[in-house]
Amino acid sequence: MKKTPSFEDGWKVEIRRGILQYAVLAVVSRHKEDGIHGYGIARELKERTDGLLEVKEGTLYPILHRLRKERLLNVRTEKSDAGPVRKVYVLTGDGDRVYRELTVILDSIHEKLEVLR
Amino acid sequence: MKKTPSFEDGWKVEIRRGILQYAVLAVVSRHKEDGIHGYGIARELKERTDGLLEVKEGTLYPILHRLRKERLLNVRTEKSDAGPVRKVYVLTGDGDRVYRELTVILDSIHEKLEVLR
DNA sequence: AGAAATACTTAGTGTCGCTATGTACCGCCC
DNA sequence: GGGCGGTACATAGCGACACTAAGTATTTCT
Repeated sequence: MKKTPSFEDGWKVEIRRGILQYAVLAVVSRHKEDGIHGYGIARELKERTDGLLEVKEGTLYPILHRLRKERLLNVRTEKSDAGPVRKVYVLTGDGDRVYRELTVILDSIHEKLEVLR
Repeated sequence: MKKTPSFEDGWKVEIRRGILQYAVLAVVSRHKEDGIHGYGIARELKERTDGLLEVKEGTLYPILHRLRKERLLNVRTEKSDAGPVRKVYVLTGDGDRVYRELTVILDSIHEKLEVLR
C-alpha cells in the first residue's frame, strides 16, 4: 500500500528546506575544534530537537557533500571504535561566517513573520 | 550578461521555501472577511517585511493556485477601478486551521534552532 | 557464523521558487 | 486616438534539494 503524502507532510518538507543545512552548520559549530562525524550530526539533530529535525541518511550526506564543496566544511578521517572509518567535519572560516550570516537572516525572517500575523 | 546566482542567493531561495506559502496565508488571514487580491498580497508582503519577503508575480500566482487547489483559499472576482478584474482570496475553514498549525510548527522550529546554537 | 549497530553512498522522484515572457484592462496626457 | 505607466493575472522552463529506497562496508557481541 503506497503512502500518499498528506498535505501536512508536504508543508513540513518545504519548511525544512534550507533550514536543515543551517541546522547542520549549527551542530558542527558547537563542536568547534574537535569536529563531529555525520552519524553523530544525525543523532544530535534528532535528540536536541526532540525529533523535529530528524534527518535520514539520504538527506544528511548530500547536505554534507554540498557544504564541503562550498568550502564551508573541512573533512578529516578518523578511526571509529565501533564501525567503519568516520569522516569528521569542522567549520571553515567561511563556514563560520556564513553560519553567522544565516543566523541573522533566520532571526529576521522569524521577526517579519510575526509582523505579518 | 547572465547573472550567475551567488551562494548567498541560493541560501535565501531555500530558506524562503515553504515560508512564503505561510506568509501568504498570514496576509490573507489579516483580511478575514473582506479578502485580498493577489497584487495586494504582493504589495503587503513587500511593504510589511521591509522587502525581505518580496515576491515576484511568477512566484506568487502559482502559490495562490496551489493554495486554492488545496482548498485553503476561496476565490471570488471583483471589478477594479484601475485595471482588469481582480481575484479576491479569503481563507477557508481548512485554511485557517492549517495556518494556525503552521504557526505552531514554525515557532517550534525557530525555538529548536536556538537550542542547537 | 550471524545479528546488530555504526557509517557512508547514490539513483530516482516530485515539488517549488525563480526568471522571463505574454496577455489584458484602465486612466491620463499630449 | 495613441502612447504610457500602473494594475492584474498566467505559465513555460529551469535548477536546487529533501525524500525514498537500496546498497556497501566495518566492528562488536553472542
